Amino acid sequence: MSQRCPHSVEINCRDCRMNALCLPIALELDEVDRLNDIVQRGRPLHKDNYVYNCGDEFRSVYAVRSGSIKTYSVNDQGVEQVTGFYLPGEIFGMDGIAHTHHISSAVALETAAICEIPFGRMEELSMTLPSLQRHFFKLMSKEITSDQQLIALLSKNSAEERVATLLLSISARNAKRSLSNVRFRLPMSRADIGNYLGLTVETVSRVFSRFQKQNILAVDKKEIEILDVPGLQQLSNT
Amino acid sequence: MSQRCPHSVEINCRDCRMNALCLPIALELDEVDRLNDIVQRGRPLHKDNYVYNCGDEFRSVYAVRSGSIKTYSVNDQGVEQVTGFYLPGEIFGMDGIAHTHHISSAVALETAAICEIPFGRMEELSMTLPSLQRHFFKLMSKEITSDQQLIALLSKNSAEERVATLLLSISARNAKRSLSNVRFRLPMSRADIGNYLGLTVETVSRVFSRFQKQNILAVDKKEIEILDVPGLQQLSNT
DNA sequence: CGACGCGTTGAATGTTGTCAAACCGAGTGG
DNA sequence: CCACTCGGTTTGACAACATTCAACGCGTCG
Repeated sequence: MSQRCPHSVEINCRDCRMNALCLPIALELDEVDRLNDIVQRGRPLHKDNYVYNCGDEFRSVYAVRSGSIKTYSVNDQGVEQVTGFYLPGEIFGMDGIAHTHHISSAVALETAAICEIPFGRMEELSMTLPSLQRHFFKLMSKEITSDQQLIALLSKNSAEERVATLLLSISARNAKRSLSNVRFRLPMSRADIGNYLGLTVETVSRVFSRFQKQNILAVDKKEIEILDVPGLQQLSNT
Repeated sequence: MSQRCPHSVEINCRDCRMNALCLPIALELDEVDRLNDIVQRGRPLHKDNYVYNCGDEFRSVYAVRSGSIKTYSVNDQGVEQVTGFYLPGEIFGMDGIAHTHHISSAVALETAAICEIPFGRMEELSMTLPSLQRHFFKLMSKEITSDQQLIALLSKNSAEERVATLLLSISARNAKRSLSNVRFRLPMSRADIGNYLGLTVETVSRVFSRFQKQNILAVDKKEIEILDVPGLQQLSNT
């Protein structure tokens, strides 16, 4: 009964296989049910479908149940900046809280199921659930620290170090979800990786090629196998 | 009575000249008093004094009352990354919320007065003051968006664009505090600027020199005069 | 006075970006 | 079935921008 297609709408927070990573992690069972009551689950999104678009009214933050999401913003000159990749169990959309409208866009990199958490109702619930309030403060703080780590990466590290660090990040996040930390499929394109890491597609491609020559990686399109984890950690230099 | 030295300890939120920028902005007068009751004001810090150090137990977030603060983190290799400059009325230290200990350091760039806001008490107060809870969520969200703007800057912009953008940011923040937006003193060193912007000291220095040759800026050590605001905006390219 | 921190400038080097071409697989239509 | 296009990726040659290394100026402080 609780084992369904991961994209299924008919899952609640209590049964969701991501509940050890997602918002419920900080809550008691009865509190999870109260959270579950406000969560909205739409039908799965297909690749390139938007969760929200820059300029949309801000109403909710979102959790990834399955698939993966890319967020990006566009500056005045129309230049896009990918600001994050989100995997199952991760929360996104918190940059909209300070504004009445979204200032970034979120799009599915592949078929994805998303939980929508209406922010106003989450705030109300927080007033009576201290652990939810605290957890949400922590979530936002984590977003800040991960952004600051990306700032340090862009500011101080070479192309190889940036790519190695991203691969290790995805690897670690897969491990948290009980997936392989050495074999996985990158849901995003080379262009997305380059945009996120402040590199051109060509540079990203060259780095992948070099890592293959050094027997650090085996790359087949988007399928990645990390052949030498310590080597990659050394290259990441962080 | 309320007009004292800006570094003075004996100021409350209601009278503080930064209350139109700082936390009180979202609160009613009686709510400001309740906030004021939990705020702790220590004696002024001198240049290079720490507000908190990486590894310290996390207890509070902080507001700048006067002077300026630099935050930075240090990675495993001991490389420092300046993550922000904070001016009067601005809040810092929110990256510690997700952790029990601070993962960055905050240091005074010049003589500075700081308000300490014990986070646990702020959380409690938030449970009864919806506007405070909401405002704090917004503050953290703003920190996220400003970090993401920095990410975009580092990822996509040239040295000249980065320096121009920083100058315009400080200019705009000075204007909010009713100071000149064209003449001001940079509280941080060239090294700090370079570190923050992902550039070497030499590059920062060269950019300042070029801007002077182009009659965009007049620079005398840390004193800056923006001679051509539209020109600088053009150069910032954001 | 000399040492030191900080900032500026110059010359050489190097990593990454730019431009161009080619490849590959998937999908389409003749 | 094959030729075709198209998006995404790879590779090469070259150029550009920022870094590195070095020297020097300037003000402060012991």
